[in-house]
Amino acid sequence: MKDRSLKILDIVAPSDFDLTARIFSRGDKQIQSYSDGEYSRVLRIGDKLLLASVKSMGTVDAPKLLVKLRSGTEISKEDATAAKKLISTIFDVRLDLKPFYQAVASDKIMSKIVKKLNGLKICSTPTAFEALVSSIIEQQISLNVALNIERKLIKKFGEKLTLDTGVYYAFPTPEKLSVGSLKQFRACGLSTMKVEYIKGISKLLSNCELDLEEMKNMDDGMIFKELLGIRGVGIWTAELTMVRGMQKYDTMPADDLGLRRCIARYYTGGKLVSGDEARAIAEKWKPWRGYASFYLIVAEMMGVKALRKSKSAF
DNA sequence: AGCCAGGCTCTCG
DNA sequence: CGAGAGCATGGC
Repeated sequence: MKDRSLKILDIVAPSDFDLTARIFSRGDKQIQSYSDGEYSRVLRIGDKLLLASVKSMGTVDAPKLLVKLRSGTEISKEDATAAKKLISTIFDVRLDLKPFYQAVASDKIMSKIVKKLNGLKICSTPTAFEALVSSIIEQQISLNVALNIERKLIKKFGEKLTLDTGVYYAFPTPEKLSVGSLKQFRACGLSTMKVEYIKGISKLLSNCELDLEEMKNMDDGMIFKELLGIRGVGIWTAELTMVRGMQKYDTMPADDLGLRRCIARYYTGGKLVSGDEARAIAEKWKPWRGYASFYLIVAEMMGVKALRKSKSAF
């Protein structure tokens, strides 16, 4: 069968697929996108590529997903099972948000936000490698520029899947990136320094000198330390990789300018906080600091109003 | 035009 | 150690 459909039913409620996938609504159709209620991207199963399209068939309290798989070649049952696993990872269907909501119940500001964003999950990348490479690309430059560069990189180095509806690109493998030329990378808009970082990490992975998937099993502190040891990875990049690519949801990129601005908006009446001040405010979100941070960013994006400071006691 | 943007490394004192 | 330079592109 070149086409297969499957359902994902074992999803822990609450889970709002449309709210969660909205983050991809300005994405590239050939890479990863969400429009008209449908998410799609290429999945790599072994050395085979599949285009997966995902739609919600359920509700926030009774979530169900319908996944359609398409490929140029035969899709086996095993392929479908592997694809289901990847989609379940991307949307983190097994994660129970209720403990997070309970943990922030005493924080009035965060309580209001989680009520507005009930069922919102953090999307993970299928591999930690993808999160790490993306985070390096996003260092320092504005997000739009970074996303542009990332798109070019994926189209230049990512394997192509050609279907009757068009051409789609998988995220590049470490093997492919490890042998890219400086010229190819520079054409994507990367700085020479970032090229070295990305090639270096890709070589470590393709030579099996580093296993980011295995690293997920270590405790948070250990992972952080290991990531920091990699050239090109600082505190910000390590934290972002952990929360976006390793499901480490107590980790937050506290030095992140965008996050600090969100914290300022909701917690300090607009006065920009330092990374350390952000960390101090985040103490009360333990062990969900990453999730709380993500909710703040989405709340800001969606225009959730900051709570009015209560009137003075006088 | 020039500065800054969801940082990191390297160098120098 | 702490401070400063340099880096890529694009928006203002």
